[in-house]
Amino acid sequence: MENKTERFEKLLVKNGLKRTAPRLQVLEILSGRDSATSQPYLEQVMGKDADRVTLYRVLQAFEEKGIIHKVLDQQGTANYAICSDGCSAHEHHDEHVHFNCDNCHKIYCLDAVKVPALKVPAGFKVEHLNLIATGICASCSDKVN
Amino acid sequence: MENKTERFEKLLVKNGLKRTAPRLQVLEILSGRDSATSQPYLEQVMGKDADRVTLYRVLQAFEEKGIIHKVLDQQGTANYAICSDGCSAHEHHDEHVHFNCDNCHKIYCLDAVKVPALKVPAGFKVEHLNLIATGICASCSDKVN
DNA sequence: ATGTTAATGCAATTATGTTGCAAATATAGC
DNA sequence: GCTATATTTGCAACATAATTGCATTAACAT
Ligand SMILES: [Mn+2]
Ligand SMILES: [Mn+2]
Ligand SMILES: [Zn+2]
Ligand SMILES: [Zn+2]
Repeated sequence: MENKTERFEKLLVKNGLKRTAPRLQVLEILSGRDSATSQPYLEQVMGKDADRVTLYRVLQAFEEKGIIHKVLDQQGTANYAICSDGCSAHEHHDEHVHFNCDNCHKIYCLDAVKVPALKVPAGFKVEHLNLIATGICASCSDKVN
Repeated sequence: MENKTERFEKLLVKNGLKRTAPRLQVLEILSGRDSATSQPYLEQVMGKDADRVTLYRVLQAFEEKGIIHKVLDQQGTANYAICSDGCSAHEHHDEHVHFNCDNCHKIYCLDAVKVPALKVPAGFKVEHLNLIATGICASCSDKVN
C-alpha cells in the first residue's frame, strides 16, 4: 500500500507545486485532524520548522489549487480543511455546512450536510453560500453526560 | 413626530446605557446606511470624535444589548447593522441571510430571507446559524446594464 | 450641587496577515 | 551526476484589527 507521504507528493506534483518540507508538513498535520485547523494552531505546531510567511503562502497556494478550503470562525480567523474531492484550481465544491463548537472551538466540516438553495431578492446574483452553524459539537455533548 | 436623536436616547436609556456622544454618533451613522457598516469605516467617519478603543467598546456594548448585530465579511472583518427587532440582551433573533457583494463589498441584511432549518448529525446541538451569500448585489447588477 | 459609577482617552501590546527582496533549493534538461 | 532556471523560502519591515490596564472625565441619581 502506498504510504501517506507518497500520496501527498503526488498531490503536489499533480498541482504543479514542488514537494518541499513545509508543504508536506502542512498536509501531514491537516490530514491527521478531525476538524478544520486554524492558522495559529498550524503556526504553533510547525514552530521554527517553517517561517510564518511560508506557512501563509503554502496555505494560499493550496487553496488556489483546490487542495484545501478556508473557513472563517466566529472571530474571523482562518481555518483550513482538506477538500474532500472535486475541487480544483478552477473551482471549489465545498458547499457543505460548517459547525463551530462554542465549547471546544473546533470547526467541523459536515460533509453530509449540504447548504440549501436560497431564494434571494430580485437583482441579487448568488455566487457562493457559506453556512456556519454554532453550538455544541457531538464530542463536547458526550463529555457533559 | 419624535426625532431620531430622541429615539436613540430612549434606546440607550432603555438598555441601561448612558447617552454619550460616541454612542449617539454610532447609532446615527448606522441608521443612515443601507448596508452593514465595517468597523474601519466607522473609525474613519468618526475620526477624532472618538477614540478607536471607545468605538470598539460602544460596538461591543450595543451587540451585548441586542441593539446591533455583527456580521463578518469574507475577509473576517467585523461589520455591524442595527437589529430589526426582537433582539435583547438575552438573545439575538437575526437569523436572516447576509449578502456580501464581491464587487462593492457591501454586506446587506436580507431580512426577508430566513436561514432554513438544518438537519445535522446526531450529537451536534445547533445554537445559531450564520449564512452568508456572496455574489453581485442588486445595485452593482444594475450598474453593469 | 455632589458623589458614585460608567464611560472615555491614551499608551502599550497582541494577533493576524501582507509585501519586497535576497538567498536557498527543487527539478528539468543536459 | 551537473548545471541552469524558476520556484520557494526566510527575514525584515509593515499594515490592520483588536485588546488590556489605568488614570481621567462625565453622566445622572440623589
Ligand atoms: Mn469544509
Ligand atoms: Mn443582518
Ligand atoms: Zn466541541
Ligand atoms: Zn455591490
